[in-house]
Amino acid sequence: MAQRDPLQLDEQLCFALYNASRALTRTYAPLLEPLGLTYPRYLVLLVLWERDALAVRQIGERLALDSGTLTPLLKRLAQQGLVERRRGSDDERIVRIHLTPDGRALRAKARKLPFEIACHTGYDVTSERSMRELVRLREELTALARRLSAHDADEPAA
Amino acid sequence: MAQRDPLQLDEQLCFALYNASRALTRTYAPLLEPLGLTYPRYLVLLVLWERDALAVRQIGERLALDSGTLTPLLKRLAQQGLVERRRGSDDERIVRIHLTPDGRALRAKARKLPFEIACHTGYDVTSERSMRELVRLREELTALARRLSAHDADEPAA
DNA sequence: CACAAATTACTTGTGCACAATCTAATTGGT
DNA sequence: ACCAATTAGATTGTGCACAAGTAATTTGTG
Repeated sequence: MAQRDPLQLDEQLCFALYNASRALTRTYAPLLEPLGLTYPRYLVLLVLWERDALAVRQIGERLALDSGTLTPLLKRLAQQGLVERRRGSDDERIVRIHLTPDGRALRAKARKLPFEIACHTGYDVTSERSMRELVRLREELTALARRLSAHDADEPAA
Repeated sequence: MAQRDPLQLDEQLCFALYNASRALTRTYAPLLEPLGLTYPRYLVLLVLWERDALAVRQIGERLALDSGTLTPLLKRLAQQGLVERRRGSDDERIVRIHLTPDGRALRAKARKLPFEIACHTGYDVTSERSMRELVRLREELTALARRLSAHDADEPAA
């Protein structure tokens, strides 16, 4: 029972989360490589495929990333010819990110990715029970992230 | 029902995981700062507090980090006076990482951390049900990471 | 209108992650 | 004993993350 030390690595949610997240990103890497994408760039495209011509700020809100991360990342996507960066004509501060035809076309190639990944994760796409488990885990993580962000935002004032 | 696109950001386990992991790391940062630690350095100390004088390789196995990440990180920990790096006398290739008295002493200051974090995550340390949920989530993530690593390790051969 | 405050993105600097490569030490087979 | 293969760790280079600070633009207020 000396094992129940809260400072034990295996007791910690943080490490389980950190480790699983990196493991999943590593799984994505070789599948994204043929598309010329890294995992964060893939996330940006997911956002833009849902809604095009977003401001840097809006992409950042969606992914919880600041401009310090996004600016260079978006420049690389632009250099790859997948997006275009255009200053807003109405508000000169805003840079809107537009998908190019190539960027839009890449979506077709990305379609099979979620299923390939599901396979790697060991979730069975044909099993309703397995899919419910996956959804449950996803929702639990989303809720956790929301609680953490809310708490962090409040704390400094309190 | 057009919402059920698998490429929808909110449908993806990967983003939920990636986002929650970064949110938790961000939560740790201000709590670790008074101890002079970053989150990855804290993880290394967790490992060493369990078992001292490990080789770089062993720490790497525990945290799923390679020497490219660990070597500079351990040098910084050494510069902070928290660990010492000693070449093995039997096998000159091995570098064993030893905690200094300062490094060992830091453990006392870290004791309250898991509880402060638990508070931020919204889990109630006094509720048995809440604690069971946390353990369940942790175990699910650990199992997921294991499945991903195993799958990735096999794939190239298959 | 003037002008302080807020907003948007960019820049700079640090510290991970990780692939790829390298060097040195050790091991195993012959 | 010899040498190819293996192993441990360090190095190099790229790409995130994120804090902190800057510059340009817009908004709000007297």
